[in-house]
Amino acid sequence: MGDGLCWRCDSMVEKKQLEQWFFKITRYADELLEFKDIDWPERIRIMQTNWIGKSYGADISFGLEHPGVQEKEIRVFTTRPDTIFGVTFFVMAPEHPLVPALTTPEHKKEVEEYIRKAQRQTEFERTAADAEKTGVFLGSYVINRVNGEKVPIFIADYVLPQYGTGAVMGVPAHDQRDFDMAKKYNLPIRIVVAPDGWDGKELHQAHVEGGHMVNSAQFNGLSMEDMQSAICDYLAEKGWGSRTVTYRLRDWLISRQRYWGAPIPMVYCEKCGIVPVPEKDLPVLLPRNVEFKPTGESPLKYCEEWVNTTCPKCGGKAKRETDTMDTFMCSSWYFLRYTSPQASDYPWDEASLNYWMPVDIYTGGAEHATMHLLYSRFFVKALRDIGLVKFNEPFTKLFNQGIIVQQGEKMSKSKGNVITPDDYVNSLGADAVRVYLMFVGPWELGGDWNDNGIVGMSRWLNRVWNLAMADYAEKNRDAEAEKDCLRVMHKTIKKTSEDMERFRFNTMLAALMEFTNVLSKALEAGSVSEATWKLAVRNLLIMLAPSAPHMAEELWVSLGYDYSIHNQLWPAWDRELAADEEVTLVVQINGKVRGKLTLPAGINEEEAEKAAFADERIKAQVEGKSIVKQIYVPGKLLNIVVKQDKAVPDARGNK
RNA sequence: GCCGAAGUGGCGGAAUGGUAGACGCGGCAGUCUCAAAAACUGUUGAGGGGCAACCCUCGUGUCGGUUCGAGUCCGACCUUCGGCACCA
Repeated sequence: MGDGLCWRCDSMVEKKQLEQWFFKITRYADELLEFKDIDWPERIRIMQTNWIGKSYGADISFGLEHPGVQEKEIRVFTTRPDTIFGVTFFVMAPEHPLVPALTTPEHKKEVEEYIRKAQRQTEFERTAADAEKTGVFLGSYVINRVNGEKVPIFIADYVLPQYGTGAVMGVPAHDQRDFDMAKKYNLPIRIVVAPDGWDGKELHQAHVEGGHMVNSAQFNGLSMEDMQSAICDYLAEKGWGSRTVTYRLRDWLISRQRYWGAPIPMVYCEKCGIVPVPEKDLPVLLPRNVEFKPTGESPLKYCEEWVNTTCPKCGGKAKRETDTMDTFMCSSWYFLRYTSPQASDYPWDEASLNYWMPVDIYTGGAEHATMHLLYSRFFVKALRDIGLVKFNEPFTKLFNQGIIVQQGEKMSKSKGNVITPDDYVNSLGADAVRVYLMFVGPWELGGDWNDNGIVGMSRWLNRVWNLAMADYAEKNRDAEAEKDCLRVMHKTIKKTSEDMERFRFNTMLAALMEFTNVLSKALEAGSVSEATWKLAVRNLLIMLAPSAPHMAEELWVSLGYDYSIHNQLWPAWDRELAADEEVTLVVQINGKVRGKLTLPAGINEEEAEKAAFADERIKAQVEGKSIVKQIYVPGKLLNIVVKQDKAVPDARGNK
């Protein structure tokens, strides 16, 4: 974990070559870059796009003539085939299979030393962007076919074995990594794409931008862009290279050397080799009687009666695969399984699956962008291609909730900073905790955990409880209060309905609190009819039900309504009843608020203007100034733009 | 380094280009109480003026811009968080 040690026992983490199982997710790379059927946040789409990392470039062959080596070429992938004449060295990954054969005896010791060092490094050290470039010369050469030059071969750990072909052409003038490498080992730096206005001077860093070709034989003078297609055509014609596409995405390694996980259903037969477990024998279940020993291997290996089996093909002696599957396997299709909980001996029921899938709205953290969410898309596409599902994407709409962090850090078991809500659930109830988490901020932002204000939620829920359970008695019935109460109710229904759609639970709850405050006053004054009171409380509870499901149900049933509140229709709002009768007209002078007038709702511009100019404060502000312009926003705002009359001096006689 | 998100009172946060600070926490004052807790009521951005009702100035990370009007739009920058990180 980061420091190269095991997080549990602090022993060194080592790299070993293992034979393991992969899923060919790369086959779906292009389709996974396509998001047209789904409504997902841009940042997730960007993360997946970057993760897949599609690059266009060329596959170029370099000539090889080395005694004792059969291969007559090594291929590289480059996004900059235009710089082919700038190649001054050649670099292979230390793990490249041709390295031992291409190492000359006088360099052997140094090369082997370097490879050992590279293997000891953690992935983190090796891929840190600011790490110094290091490498060693193998003593051998490739031929750059375009100009026939002999180019020295190095190995360097900045070249990754699993990307492209595991070998690159070194163009120090036009790639910063190659530049650093060349500086360190005094390799020539040859400019082939000259910056516009270049004076022939040496570079202080790689020139990666455009320009025109120099030192490139018959191609001199072309623009970089023209060169890119010209050189590809040339290479293709000569049979030395072709346009190609490469992905950063690697195949999905599903093997785990752990006990907990679904066993990979494969059998190794002495005669038949690798044989899949037939469908009728699936699933392969984990054995119970295993021992956990610190061997670095799966405990399944030592469970004789489980490991030893017979070959499904020839019936001979065979051993089971002891690797288990990555847990992301299960999370990649559990939502399909959820459609058919009743199915006991098959994964899902076709009709149920087609009824429910794809998921309309899926919520989860953005941290799943390049793992769970990508794997699930891949799974569905693969299942579609073998005819098991009929849709292309698992989740039509995605909404990312934020992460509640602890003092700026993600909570994690290994850091020991996990806050569990149990204490709060015990003292204040699950509903209060739930409502608090919904209230603290926008759902998609998350935030730092603190318990400031959780008591406020509990207090509010208590008020709702008292309100609902109160014996309402009409005392001073008031037509205005009645109307106001209904207006707030309809406004609240509108607000909560809209906020629910937008996942804005914090403002939805704020609206419910305001409604509660209005009802508290009505209860105390006894100002509305009993029918109105009953309706208001009923709707309040229904609107509260998604946020505080337990309490809402309890109150619902206590008030004599039929179980369950969670099966009720969401209330509808009436536009007319929700409309304000009066509006606050803001009067601005030159954009600054100078007055607020309470006026009837349907007021027009003329009336608003008249009211504004009748106001003493406005009059004083406009006095002695000429009106340049007026902006009127119906029922909301009147902005009067004025200019000081030049002729009118102020009290001090200044102009 | 690259990509993305976010910067607003003492705190969490609210605000289709149109009243900045809804709602809640905390604080202050009060009611109740022998007292405290709980509950309830009022008040609460900063600074200034007025006996007062009120009024004025400043204020949404920084600096510019667009606009009658900017927390909101545009440009540059700073900070924090998240993701990726030698991908040829």
